[in-house]
Amino acid sequence: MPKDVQPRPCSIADTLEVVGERWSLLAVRELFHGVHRFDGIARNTGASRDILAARLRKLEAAGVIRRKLYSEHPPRYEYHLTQAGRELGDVLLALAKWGDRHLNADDPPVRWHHSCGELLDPVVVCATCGRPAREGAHSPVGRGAR
Amino acid sequence: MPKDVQPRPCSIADTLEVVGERWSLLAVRELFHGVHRFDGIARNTGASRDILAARLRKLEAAGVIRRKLYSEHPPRYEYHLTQAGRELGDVLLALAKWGDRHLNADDPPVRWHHSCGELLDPVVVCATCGRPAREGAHSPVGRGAR
DNA sequence: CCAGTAGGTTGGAAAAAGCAACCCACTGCC
DNA sequence: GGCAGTGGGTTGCTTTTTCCAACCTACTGG
Repeated sequence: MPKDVQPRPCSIADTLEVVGERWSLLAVRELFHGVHRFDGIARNTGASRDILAARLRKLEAAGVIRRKLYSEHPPRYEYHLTQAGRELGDVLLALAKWGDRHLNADDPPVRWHHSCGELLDPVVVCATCGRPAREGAHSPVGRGAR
Repeated sequence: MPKDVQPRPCSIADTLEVVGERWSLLAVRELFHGVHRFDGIARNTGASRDILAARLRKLEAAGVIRRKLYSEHPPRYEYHLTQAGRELGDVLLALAKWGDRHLNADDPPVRWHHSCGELLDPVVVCATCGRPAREGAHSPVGRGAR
């Protein structure tokens, strides 16, 4: 960081410090797909094993995932999402929807069934009024608004 | 990529190829905040100028932003979001909400007013039934589901 | 004339990523 | 018993990125 700049305080930046490195969100994606073991995550993401090991350590330290021993001698672990990790699902849904619309419009690679019986089409809405969040957002407030 | 692996086809991965590098989403964030010029984006994100220039080129090539000439001699540009870029707002809202909850629970740095009059609390819901998207999602389908 | 603003580019150093190879402790399998 | 295979890494070395400071050009204002 150049010494004279003071970046905007921002939860987006803070979140990206935790999960914004390459492979981190793809590892989380695999946990949502039910792949809980190192080799499977490595295969399905394409991450090299050393980098993946580092990312899993960092996600664990950040409280996004938890290791569970499923074999002693030799110690073997499965990786599971914490509650905080599960809440990253909203980020993944937003990323997936954008890619489905703008990069894979002809053939979305993955869709999810929703409990209502339909294929899930995730939308971000205002919890108060239920209308689309983005179009109605205006006037930022707080120490990061300037 | 190790030669024998075939990563999961996935719009999340594809989207991250476009906007997943460091600083890219923060630059987009600044455009949402109404900061459209190079120096402002550099200051508010903390990105170094060479990297920021490269990121803006890439975002432009990907159709996320558009440059607008506002001065000839010397040529000077403002950066503006395209429609595709505006749709990344949902990703930013999801990232911001996660950070507000898990990293800045005591003092969220930025909130947005919503057109309904309340402070925006963005939630991701199923477009069909209106219920939370994440909890109800199950059974992935498509060539990326395995 | 001089400082400041705007939008970069260049050079060199430091950090991160990538990949193959190795390692250890098992579990079958013949 | 021997030998391959699986799971979960770590090590060593090379290639990419990133970072930062410094520089450059073309104006504008005082």
